[in-house]
Amino acid sequence: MPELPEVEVTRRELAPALLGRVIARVHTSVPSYFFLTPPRTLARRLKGRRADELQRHGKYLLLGLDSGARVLLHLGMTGQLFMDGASSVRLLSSAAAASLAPEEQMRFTPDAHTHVTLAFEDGGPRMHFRDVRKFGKVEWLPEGQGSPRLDKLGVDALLATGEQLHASTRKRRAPIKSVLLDQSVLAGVGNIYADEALFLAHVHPTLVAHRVSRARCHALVAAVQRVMLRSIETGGSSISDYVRPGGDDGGYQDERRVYARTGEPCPECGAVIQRIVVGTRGTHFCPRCQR
DNA sequence: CGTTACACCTGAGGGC
DNA sequence: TGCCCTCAGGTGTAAC
Repeated sequence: MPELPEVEVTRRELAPALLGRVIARVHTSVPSYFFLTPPRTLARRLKGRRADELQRHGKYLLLGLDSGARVLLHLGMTGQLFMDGASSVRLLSSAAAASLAPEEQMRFTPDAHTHVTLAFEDGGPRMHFRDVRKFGKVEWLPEGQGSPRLDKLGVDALLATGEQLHASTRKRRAPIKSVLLDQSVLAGVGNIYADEALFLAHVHPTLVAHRVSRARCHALVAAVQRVMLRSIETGGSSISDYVRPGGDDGGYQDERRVYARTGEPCPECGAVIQRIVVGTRGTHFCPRCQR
């Protein structure tokens, strides 16, 4: 699920709930390829560390610790990072939830899909990382060590320029949509925002990348940034699994123009939104607006 | 090097 | 109700 906007909303909401706190206990699920660092090793190294910063690169989060080590986090398709009390936010009015003392707030009960739970020395709300499909990732990065995964990333989509996209597309004959999804070109673009940006820029998803003009590349990057900034404002897209760290749903799913709207009328021209497959990904577009 | 196909894993929803 | 199929917001790898 989560693309750049959902990861950024997660970062912004998780940081104030996490930073400055010292980890007292770590609970994990069993080993799986979700754990790039084995769970017991991860738990041992995290214990006693203070969370000092939370950064984002593309769809990755990096939790910086007082020792200088970092934890790499990726939400995959169904990852959820949230704090204790999150379910009460859904069930109670925010006023009622705010009036509860910390020890009265509902505590989440970790299930088989909860792979990491951090408890803190202050006894306050714990942090949970759930991921049903386990496409997400957790990795311990020792002090001073980089990560091949991070090194492969291109410029963050929010910081990219049209010139950079234009340069990256010159030798590519793949569909422009596939290049937008390539994390070594624009880090953070996923299936929803690729479809939405192509629609806003009026570019057909299967257009061969090196045939996209400089002006179209500029329009595409502007469209990517416009939809992502608006999505961040509304809390991201909650289509099936994504929840914010406080337990609320995002709001951008209500503003989608084409993604998962097959058969519905185009919001600009009324033509029927089509679904095709581009590079194995479901792709939604308006056959009249995007040529 | 670029491109494509597929594997990884679980669950929801549709058709019969 | 049950079974079988397709689909899902991502990414790493192998093979051409």
